[in-house]
Amino acid sequence: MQHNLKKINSELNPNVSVDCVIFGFDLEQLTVLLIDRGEISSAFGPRLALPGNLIYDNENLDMAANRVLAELTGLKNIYLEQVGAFGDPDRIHKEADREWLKSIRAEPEARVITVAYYTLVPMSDYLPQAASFAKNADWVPVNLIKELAFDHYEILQAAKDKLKQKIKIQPIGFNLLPEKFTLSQLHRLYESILEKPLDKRNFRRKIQKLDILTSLREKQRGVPHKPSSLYEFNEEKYQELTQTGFDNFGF
Amino acid sequence: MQHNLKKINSELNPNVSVDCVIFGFDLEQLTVLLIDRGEISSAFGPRLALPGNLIYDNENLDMAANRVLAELTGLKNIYLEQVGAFGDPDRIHKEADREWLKSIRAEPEARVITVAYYTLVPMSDYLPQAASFAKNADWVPVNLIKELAFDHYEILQAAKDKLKQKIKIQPIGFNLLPEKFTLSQLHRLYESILEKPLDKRNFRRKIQKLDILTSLREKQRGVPHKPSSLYEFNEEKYQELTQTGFDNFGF
DNA sequence: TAGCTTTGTGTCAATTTTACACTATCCAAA
DNA sequence: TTTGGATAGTGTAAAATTGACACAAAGCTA
Repeated sequence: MQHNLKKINSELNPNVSVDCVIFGFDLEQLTVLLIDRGEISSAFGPRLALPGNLIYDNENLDMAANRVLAELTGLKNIYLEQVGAFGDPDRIHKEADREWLKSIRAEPEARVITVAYYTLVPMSDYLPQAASFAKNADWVPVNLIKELAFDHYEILQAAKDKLKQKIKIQPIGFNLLPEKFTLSQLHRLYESILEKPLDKRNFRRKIQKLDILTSLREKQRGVPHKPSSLYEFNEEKYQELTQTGFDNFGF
Repeated sequence: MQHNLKKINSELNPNVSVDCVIFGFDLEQLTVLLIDRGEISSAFGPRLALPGNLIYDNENLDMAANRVLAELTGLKNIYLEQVGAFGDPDRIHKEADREWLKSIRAEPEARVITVAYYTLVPMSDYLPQAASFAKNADWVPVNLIKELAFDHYEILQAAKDKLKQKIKIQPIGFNLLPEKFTLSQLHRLYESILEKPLDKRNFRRKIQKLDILTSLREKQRGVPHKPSSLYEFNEEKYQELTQTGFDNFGF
């Protein structure tokens, strides 16, 4: 058993890890998928962390990110984009982090640099299922996050910045919404990502001009106000658009 | 001696390296700073490589990139921006690369992931001085580069892409030019980075509107055509601009 | 002095951006 | 059933930006 553990760990590269910033949107605000490290770390500091772990020696980084994400949260087959590498030698030296690492790693003191990834998923499609050393896995509104394990807070900020940039170049926001959505929801989404208000009429005009939304003959039901009509995202047109290239998107 | 070597190498992290993509501009085309690995590798493949090497265990990534760059080329105190991490397990397994690694590394077969950085410098201000395992260090026009060591060609392409993006958001191109330059030179620079022609009048209009150029009362001398007037880059206004933020730059 | 080369300049039409306010529709509570 | 509260949905005009386009001026050389 001890032997077995060692064998597995010997295939892990003790110096390189991956972390995943998975963004969701609860139709009100931007959220991110975090794992709970449990009580060991809570005595000293934050329990919450980005899902992440060491890579295997024979595994490329993208595959590692996908594997780790699946192992810790159950989310599978997700396209992840790189945020960058984070490698401060002190990034694992906070007390809560050291205690926790002792409980899960063969070489808890090893220098680790981590490669961060991010992506956007429709929350409703993915119900996180914690496993491995994650005691729990859940969506947390980005605005409520004040501290995280290691340098994960910093990584989260970097991922947010990437997202802000990206959404000005590509209409990726749709990845965050359920299949049917309203223009107001999309509007709110853009405002949460960009962290600034956008004029309603101008927003709608600009989005509609992209011609990637299909208006459904269907309206919201049961809302205590004028019901909004529902739209679908038109993947075909979107693909077409990415081919043609669009320089001119953004707010 | 053997012992000594081992001691130094034991501080190196065998699994993580940094590579630097240093862009220059020879007033005609975009260039990049490469090192020559010498004859050992040339029997099997390309001699040229990006300057790069393993990091020390107690060193953060940015510092490592600066140190390695200085050690191999003599360039010091340069602000580097991250391109990303490259970690294909096979990235060091081409024959020419393996032979070469055997001659410079204690653990030539170790899995290495590399973190790439890039920046722009005025070529005239930095005369590369090869040292360490670099037999030579010199500027090479980007267009002439067909293959490089390891996955460096791929890294170069990624850096070019970052540069293309970045120059649409910030007027960083000035970093590549000598203190005094002409608008035509700037124009040519933008065309080489973006790899597409830009209308002369529209380009000049757009640049001038930024109001970060100081027109010098001075003209080119000795050119066999109408001499162009010289400009200086106005750092103060540039700083002011980055504060205010400019969404609206790009071609 | 004729010819070659590169600089430097303006306008117009089309498109895009920005700012801005009121009616329509649904639910709930009185 | 009426009223109030909430959000959806819609148009326009002025200003700014973009894109396309051609020719005279200035220096060097032969």
